[in-house]
Amino acid sequence: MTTSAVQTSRGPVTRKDVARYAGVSTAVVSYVVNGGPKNVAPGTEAKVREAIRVLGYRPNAAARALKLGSSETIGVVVPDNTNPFFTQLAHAVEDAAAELGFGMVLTNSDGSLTRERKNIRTLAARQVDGVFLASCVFDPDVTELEASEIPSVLLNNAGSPPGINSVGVDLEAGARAAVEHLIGHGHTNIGLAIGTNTGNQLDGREVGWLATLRDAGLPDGPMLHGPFTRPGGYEVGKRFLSMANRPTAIFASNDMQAIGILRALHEAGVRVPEDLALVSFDGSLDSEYSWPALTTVAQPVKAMAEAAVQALVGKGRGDELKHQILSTELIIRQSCGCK
Amino acid sequence: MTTSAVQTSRGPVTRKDVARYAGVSTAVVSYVVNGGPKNVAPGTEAKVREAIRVLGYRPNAAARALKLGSSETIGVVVPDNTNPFFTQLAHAVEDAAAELGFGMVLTNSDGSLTRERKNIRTLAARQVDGVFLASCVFDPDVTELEASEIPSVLLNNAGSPPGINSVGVDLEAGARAAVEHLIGHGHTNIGLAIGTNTGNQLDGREVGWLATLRDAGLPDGPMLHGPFTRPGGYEVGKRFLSMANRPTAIFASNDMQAIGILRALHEAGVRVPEDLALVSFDGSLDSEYSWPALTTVAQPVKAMAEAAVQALVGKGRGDELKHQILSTELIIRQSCGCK
DNA sequence: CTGAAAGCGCTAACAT
DNA sequence: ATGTTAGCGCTTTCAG
Repeated sequence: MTTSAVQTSRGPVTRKDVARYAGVSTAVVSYVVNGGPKNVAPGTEAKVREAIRVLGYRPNAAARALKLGSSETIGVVVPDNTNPFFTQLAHAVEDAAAELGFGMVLTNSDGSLTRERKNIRTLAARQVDGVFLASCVFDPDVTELEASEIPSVLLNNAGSPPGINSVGVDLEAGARAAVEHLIGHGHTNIGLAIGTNTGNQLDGREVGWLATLRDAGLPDGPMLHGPFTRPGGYEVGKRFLSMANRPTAIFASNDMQAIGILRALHEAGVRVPEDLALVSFDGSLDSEYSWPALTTVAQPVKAMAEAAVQALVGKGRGDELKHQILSTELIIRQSCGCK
Repeated sequence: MTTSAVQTSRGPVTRKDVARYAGVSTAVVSYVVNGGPKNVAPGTEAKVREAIRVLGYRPNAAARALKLGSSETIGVVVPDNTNPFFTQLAHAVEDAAAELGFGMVLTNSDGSLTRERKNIRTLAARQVDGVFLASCVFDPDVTELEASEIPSVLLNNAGSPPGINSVGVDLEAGARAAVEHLIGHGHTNIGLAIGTNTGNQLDGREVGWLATLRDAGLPDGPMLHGPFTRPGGYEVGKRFLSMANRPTAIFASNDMQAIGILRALHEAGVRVPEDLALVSFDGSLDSEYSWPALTTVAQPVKAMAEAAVQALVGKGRGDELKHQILSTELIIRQSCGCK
């Protein structure tokens, strides 16, 4: 029994080993591995491939990144990956990036601006080719990003922040659709559950909610602030319930809050939608499996991810800044009173 | 007004630029940045730090990784990041890794073995210092990992797979706790909802469920297979409902299935826990906000992540293989009939 | 305490 | 079609 010449033993296999084994130069190995920039004779290519297979060669991405100045990776910063909306967004980004041969590294800032900045710095050091920032706040500190000189896009932002690409959703229109639907069910006292992290900018959902109410000649409903989380929604829900002028319908500005509100309602024995109707925002998977299933304003997660990836590493990149606003879609389920 | 000598313009700032600006050698810059391996005079250090600040220097992680043969990163492969259990696990890994100065890159295999393998390969190329594999299957193809020669640990695995570290949870004991609790509520016909992806190995939850029933002198309950997802649970739930000998309690082997089952139950007007009790497995956040809240066997996500990170890059690494089995905790809420 | 320099693995321009 | 080689930015040994 002949021992094969393979030396799996001594450290990792480099391109040099492959070259030696195949009896060619290192350049040829590169050409084969990268499919260019030069052509290689079929016979030679076969030899190289065989060597790669036998030796178990794996290109070293760090070396490649160093040489190329690009890691073929994009970084993503989300405030909270416990929120299925961001999870799904990240997943969509991963897919869209993979399509173009890019990897993704995902970081969480857990709602902390400090962490957000730190994550951006770490990503920059990692030579990512771009970063997507879904910030905790509406007007994030973009200076860190600008300083890093790496292309970036603000995800989940509907403004037109200066100096940076953005893709977001028409929050105001989405809110209008939700509130109009509720009005269509005959509600006249419609509350709003909204986030605490609005920064200086006004949340489009608040604007849309209020405008729709006024356009319909209805009084402003009660508005409550809370974190965009299940517990946050739970607290908000209890506070709505204890109001003297309790609303008969609530527009929750994200699914997590809505799910928290639902819990508060269930615990109090308030029936949804009979006693109190609910429409939420995001269209995450969770909204489909709550009880009752949530009527929700769905964000086009896939389209957002694709637009962002295109803006960063697609063909049109490097052009002037783009601010893309995508539209939402009202998904009718049971929590609003339909069916 | 003097223009500063800073040249933010021409490409990224390298360590050489910093050295020149500070009037020292590149080695000294390294010493300062890395806090070693040599000491630097305080005055010199100050100059270097100033240069770094002024120039906006950021170390190039790719170069560092190339030189060191380590990217100070660990890779994680999960089957489905839509499942909050994995999301939370990944988050815990991110935290535990950050603690030791490691970054994390998360990849999804979407339940596909092919993707799983591809992800492992990609991670290996990225020079990650270790990979955590939460596989889609119980006995994953570890050859890919072994071939890559990068240290790895199987997460979420309760066996003692040869040639690889593992950390998992005592599924059987967890299942026993769940089923015993149900028996304590007087149930005698207890069904099991379990996954489809058990591979060759028997799922400990099935073993525990069956053993507990038999130990109590109860007949084997009905068992149904379905994907570990909400829709999977929904289907399973409908099938349970249509059974001639419908169980009065179900042990669902993960939270997602339980949530799907809950939907099926609600739609059919079956009350939980009055008409049918439910206990699930995982203890993810979602289980707390379903209606009713799920009594669930919680996995110690944080401890698992820490154990895994320690096994990979902690001080004891490189020692012989470790197979760690952690224990679960039954969290009592409402779906079982308590309170 | 500081500096010079080798070399990590890879790519691609330039030679043959 | 294939080979040679410089150099990406960094770390660290070895010399001063």
